[in-house]
Amino acid sequence: MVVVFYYKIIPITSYPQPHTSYLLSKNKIMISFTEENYLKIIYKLSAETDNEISTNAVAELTQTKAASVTDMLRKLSEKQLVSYQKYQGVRLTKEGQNLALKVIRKHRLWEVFLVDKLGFNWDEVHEIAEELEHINSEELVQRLDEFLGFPQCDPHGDPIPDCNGRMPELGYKNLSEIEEKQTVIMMGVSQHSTNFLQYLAKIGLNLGISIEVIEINDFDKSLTIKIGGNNSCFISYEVAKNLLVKVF
Amino acid sequence: MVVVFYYKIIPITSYPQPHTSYLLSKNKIMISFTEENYLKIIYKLSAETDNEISTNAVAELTQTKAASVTDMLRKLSEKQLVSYQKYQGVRLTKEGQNLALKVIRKHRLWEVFLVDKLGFNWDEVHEIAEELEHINSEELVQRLDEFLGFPQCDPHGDPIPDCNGRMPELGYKNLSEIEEKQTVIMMGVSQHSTNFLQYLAKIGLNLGISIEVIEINDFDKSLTIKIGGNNSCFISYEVAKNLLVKVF
DNA sequence: ATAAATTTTTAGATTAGTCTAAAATTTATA
DNA sequence: TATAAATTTTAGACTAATCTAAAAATTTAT
Repeated sequence: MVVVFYYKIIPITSYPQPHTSYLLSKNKIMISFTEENYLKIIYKLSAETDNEISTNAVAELTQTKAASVTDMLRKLSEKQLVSYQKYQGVRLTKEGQNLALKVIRKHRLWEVFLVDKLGFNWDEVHEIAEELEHINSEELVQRLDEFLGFPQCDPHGDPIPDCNGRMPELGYKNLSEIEEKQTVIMMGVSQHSTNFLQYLAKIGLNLGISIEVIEINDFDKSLTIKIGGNNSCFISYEVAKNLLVKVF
Repeated sequence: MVVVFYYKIIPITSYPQPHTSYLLSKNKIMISFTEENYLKIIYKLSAETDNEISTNAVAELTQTKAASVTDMLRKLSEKQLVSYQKYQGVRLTKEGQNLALKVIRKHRLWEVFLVDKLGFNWDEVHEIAEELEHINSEELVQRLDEFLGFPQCDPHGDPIPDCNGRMPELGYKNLSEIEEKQTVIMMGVSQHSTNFLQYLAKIGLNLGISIEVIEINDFDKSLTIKIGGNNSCFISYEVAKNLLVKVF
């Protein structure tokens, strides 16, 4: 609960936790914005490996120092949101994973809102969604989801978990896996840097456009593609690897 | 700037300020959620008087202790957002007032969004808007305003400051000032407790409905009114004082 | 198998925002 | 106008989240 003003008087910050959210099943544990961010980052790192996540990996993504991460991991461990043993890395518990998925769900729903309803470009919405994802109201999320027409994925093609934390199976492939002469539909990206998104905009690679793989270069796996049936274009393997496409 | 994740790597919390916002004209001062709340509360108290606002008054609305308020006032004073001399109360500076108005603008716009677009009732939106009001993006506020059709007032009839902090002059009166036999339109409330709003809902006093003042009781100033041309209803002076109406 | 390098943790410090209890100031009252 | 009451401030403490520097543990390399 944050804040005060007007109708109902609530502490400005619910000392000692300044910005909180969430009730966990039984224990009514509050978790802070910062804790939510750690959970989200551990979730993301876990998606890429089956091993425990290292302190340094978390520190890099959170842009904090390893010492700070250690402190936080101990705290999250006490709250049973992660399983952690010192020097052995960290892993989300079921409960921690649920919370991470709720944050990701909110992030992606708000991104859809910003693009579909407010007309932002897909490369402009991430930072705002980083703030909106911490707004704490189950009712709000449900109504937003409905208002947006229960979207399956965000403007970058990332799947949106449903209210039970289930990720829809979208079955997208990377463009790098597609064979010569095949035509596919551009559905998203697996790398979200503003640079990359702006490069895609420049060469006309918009969401929903068709891509025909004209030729694959044996030497460096780079591709010649035709975008939207019109202009041909040359892209590197590195780029192709980060494009999500739908095959018919 | 809050947070991290995905596209762009930013410190989880921009230590030492956990949740911040706003650039001031020259100095690039960051202000925290908490500071925004203090400004908002001082603004609200200032609207009711021309005198300096007392430490205790602020403490009551923020639900903190006077000692905490004193600390915060000194801090806001250093940032030149309030003028404050100890034992003499506090007053917003022009800059402090601008910031307060920005927060109020966001609060009220989000309330419109929640009611008009997501279908919430007017008695359900305050707490959520308390969180949303701190989301920090000028661009977002402008687009939201446009998306909502540049509303003049929020679901409770409170005027929404424009992007320059100007409050629209709505010219509403309190129902208690209306004379017998006159018919007016219900436009809002000046008291926002959930209790009060739910009472209004129960007797059918919805926004936009017509109210005819049938009779005013000399003794206690209570009124008999006709709501929406149908059912007659008896309300106290206390209630009438808190209803905002439009006269033709 | 041991030494070196790397990673992680601990120890001690800092800031924002809060608290309580005591001291200082202002306001009200007799 | 002197004193009592109320208000406000100061002093000292606490928590969450971070930091740096040093110590400990693990991993890698010789």
